[in-house]
Amino acid sequence: MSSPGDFRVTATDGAARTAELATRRGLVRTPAYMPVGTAGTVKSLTPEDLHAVGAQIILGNTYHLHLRPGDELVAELGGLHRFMHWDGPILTDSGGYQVFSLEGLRTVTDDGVAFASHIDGSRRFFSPEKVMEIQANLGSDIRMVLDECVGWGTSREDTVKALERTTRWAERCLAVHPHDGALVFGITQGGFHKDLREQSVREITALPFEGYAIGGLSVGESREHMDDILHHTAPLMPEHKPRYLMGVGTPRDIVSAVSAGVDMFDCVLPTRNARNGTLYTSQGKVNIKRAEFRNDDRPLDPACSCEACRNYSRAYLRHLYVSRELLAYRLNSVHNLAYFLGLAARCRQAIAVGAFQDLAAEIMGLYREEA
RNA sequence: GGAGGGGUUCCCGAGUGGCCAAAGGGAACAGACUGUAAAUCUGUCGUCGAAUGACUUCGGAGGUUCAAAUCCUCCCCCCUCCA
Repeated sequence: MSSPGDFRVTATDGAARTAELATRRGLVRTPAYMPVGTAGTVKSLTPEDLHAVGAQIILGNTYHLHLRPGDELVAELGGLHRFMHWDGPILTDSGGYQVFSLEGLRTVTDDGVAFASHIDGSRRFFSPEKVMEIQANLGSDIRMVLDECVGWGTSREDTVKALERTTRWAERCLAVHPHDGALVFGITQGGFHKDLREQSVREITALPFEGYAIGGLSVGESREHMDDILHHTAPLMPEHKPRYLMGVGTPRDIVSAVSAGVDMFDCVLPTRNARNGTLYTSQGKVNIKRAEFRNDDRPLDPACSCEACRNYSRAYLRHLYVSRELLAYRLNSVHNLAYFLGLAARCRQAIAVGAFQDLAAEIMGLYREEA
């Protein structure tokens, strides 16, 4: 019997490990890729589609769901799971990323973040306590503390401020956590300074969270900078707790992170790129709108068994995309998620049999030309 | 037969003497996208050239002018109305 928060490592291969994280809605096998469903939907897909491609857990977003339709409404309607008809675990991000992505629309103070809604300009104040309340209303199973995510190029001075605020906010989030069976994860920051990353890990991991995240990566830096910080930071984090790299990444980023001992990932790349025509295959990235596929009768990826690859040709997928047919978004998303979820599954399998290095080499080779 | 309107670069369409290889949109071609303000954005888009640039284009043929997609003449084609 396991209780929520239990994290059981079942095999290791170098620093890479495969494990099971218990949530109140079931186990999450790691390494786990988590599809992003910001607004209470993984865009263009139904929960049945998500199950079909092997999703274990998905994300929702505090900022976006608070604005629309409103977390109180979601609570009234029975919580996010019932509202969107997803019965697996949901992890909600705190709005910390919107501090970065909506930089021009917010003001950060020690007390919290004041946003001007990107929808109607109305002012919304997100304190650490408010963010926890919203996530409780949503009923998510893993909740993220409010953090201050700063972009590449932020001064050391501002990075320190953000780091220290993030620690204080983490304490405040824990203080109001209702202990309703949901897990709470802390988030480390520190930008691109190793000593600051060390400081942040020290401060955040001193607090009793069920998991620890690396935030503030993939915010405009080069892949080398990201890898450098990632491989410096991940080993500093507790071995017996899940490590979550937020917002990352490309297939090679994921494999690189797994090799550093990271357990969980989320990224909009597979779903966004699906809607923009870039598909991930066993042969690398494919831009399905390219003219070369106009009369290509082969499946997108013969090595893939997703609905799109089982039933349709490249020519048809190209036609759907070029014609802006709605089915393109669903089929492309189904495929890309199948690829990312399949990659995570392959990582778990490879680690279990001690063959992770081979898989890592394969993926690195496949995407070697990417920045 | 009469009156009027019109033919512009792949398409639609602006342009009525020089700032025009010609606005804008579409199509086409290529690229980007990392805790989703994204079914979004960027670039190319007459030929040659790395580029300054050179050359060929605005229904056809002539003409006026230093200079014509723009003005004149004739011709071809399309549309509307009248008989």
